[in-house]
Amino acid sequence: MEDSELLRKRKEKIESLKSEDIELYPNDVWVKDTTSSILSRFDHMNSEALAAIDEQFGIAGRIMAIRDFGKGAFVMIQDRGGKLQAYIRREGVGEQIFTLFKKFDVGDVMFVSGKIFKTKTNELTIDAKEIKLLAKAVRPLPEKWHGLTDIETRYRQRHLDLIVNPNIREVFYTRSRIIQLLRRFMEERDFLEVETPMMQPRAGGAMARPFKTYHNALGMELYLRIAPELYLKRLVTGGMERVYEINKNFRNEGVSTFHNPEFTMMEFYQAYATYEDLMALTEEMFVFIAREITGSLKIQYQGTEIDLTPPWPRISLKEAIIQYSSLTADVLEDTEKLVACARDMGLNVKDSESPGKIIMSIFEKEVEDKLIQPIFIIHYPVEVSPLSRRNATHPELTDRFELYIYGKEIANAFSELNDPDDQRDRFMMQLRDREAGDDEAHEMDEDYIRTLEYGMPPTAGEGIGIDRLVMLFTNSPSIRDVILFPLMRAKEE
RNA sequence: GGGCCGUUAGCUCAGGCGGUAGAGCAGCGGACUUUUAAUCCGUUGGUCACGAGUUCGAUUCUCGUACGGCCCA
Repeated sequence: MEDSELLRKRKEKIESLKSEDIELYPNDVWVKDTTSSILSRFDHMNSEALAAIDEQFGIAGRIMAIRDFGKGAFVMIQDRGGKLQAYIRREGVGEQIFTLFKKFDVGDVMFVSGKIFKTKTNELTIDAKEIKLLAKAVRPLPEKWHGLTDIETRYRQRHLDLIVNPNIREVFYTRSRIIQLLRRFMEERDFLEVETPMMQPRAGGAMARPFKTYHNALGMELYLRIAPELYLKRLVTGGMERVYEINKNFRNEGVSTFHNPEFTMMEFYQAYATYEDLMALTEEMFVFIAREITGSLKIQYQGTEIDLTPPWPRISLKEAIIQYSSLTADVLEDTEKLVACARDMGLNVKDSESPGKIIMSIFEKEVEDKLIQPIFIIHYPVEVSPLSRRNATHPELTDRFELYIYGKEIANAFSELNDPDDQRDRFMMQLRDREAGDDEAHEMDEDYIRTLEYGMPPTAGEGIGIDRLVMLFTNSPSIRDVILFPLMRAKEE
């Protein structure tokens, strides 16, 4: 594409700087201070106190604004911690440097050092003695007042979003802190962080369509993982009794405000624990994060107050349906009535569909959205839980829970199935579903069954969707607001 | 995959019942040594997403395509 006039002018300016032997991209700079460190130390002081400080401060960052007065100018410098103003005067930096400064633009990266003072309007400012151009911007920044609001440009050119929308940066700082807190929480409980394969010969551990890829040298088809589950349980079998992994999963499905094809999960496994232990652990974890991030157990999400104060209710899937939909208990126990009801609701139910799957569909359609406050839904049907341990008194159900907040699944956990024979039966059941056309059904994994045949300790495991967790704690309406580079269609330039 | 909406200057947005488009900011020129979206004077900048159709004439109307957003499955 042809350059805009603006871009042409900027390039002409750059050529003229080059012809004067001005280095546009030097790297010999020593930055001693940050805007935030200077502000936190001195912002509370008055002019007299500041006048007594005989110290030079040096910051580097991007020029966000220039207010030019001819023989002096105020320049707003933004670095990783915030913004600080510098006052650049002809008398301060000298005639020659000042002339050079006149060719600086908003968007350039520069260095400033000098003493600090407060202006008439009481703003802490560096009185520039030395300045240096560190990186010349060829392209202009988006507008200073409205910033960048075009959603597509924000995601495709995230650097611009981060430069001009400080609240976006805040979201990702919070994301990083949440992940740090999770690591601390797990470490304090003696969990070991591990990494398991992203590329797997069979995509197991969840019910989802995988992405396929190919290894040339081995001549082998591989799948991007949909979950680390089966590998983590191999580790538990191997004696790593408490393990966790925070990493990406990839699921070949649509994109929405709550789904990105690659997303971050924390999965963890604890030997000699049950799903009930994990419910307690999950409550503790959320309380810990809430206290550290917001200082309160009540958080605001999209105008709704979410109260994280434990204990959170624990109700079975069937109870939830009875409570939140028009269905009654007798319908849930009668397959014929169940099919009729589901069809009345507009659900596409095949004649061969198992009751457990139908119940699950009804739950998703009628109940999920209504689960605003934190709640554990427990006892999922065995047909939709191929890796979960059967409930001792109701073998058609499993010792499994999902945590719902604001109508969304945030965590999924269960006591692990460690009986290899039952596991084989479950895989066979999934194979039948697959043959009946369900391409999200779990695959047979003989190697995993063999692992179980060595004896896996009784274990409970859980997966927590980190992106959704971060959405909750940053009050973000879309998953794309908490993923730095969400998946976008390729666009020709 | 379906429905609805959007795409106009570098950015944020107006506008047009069909006759080649405006503002603010940014830019450029000028004034100004304590500004806070600095101010004041002057000024440049457009394939109106892309392609086709209707028309004497389309940025505007129609259809299609691309990309994005929201809702639904």
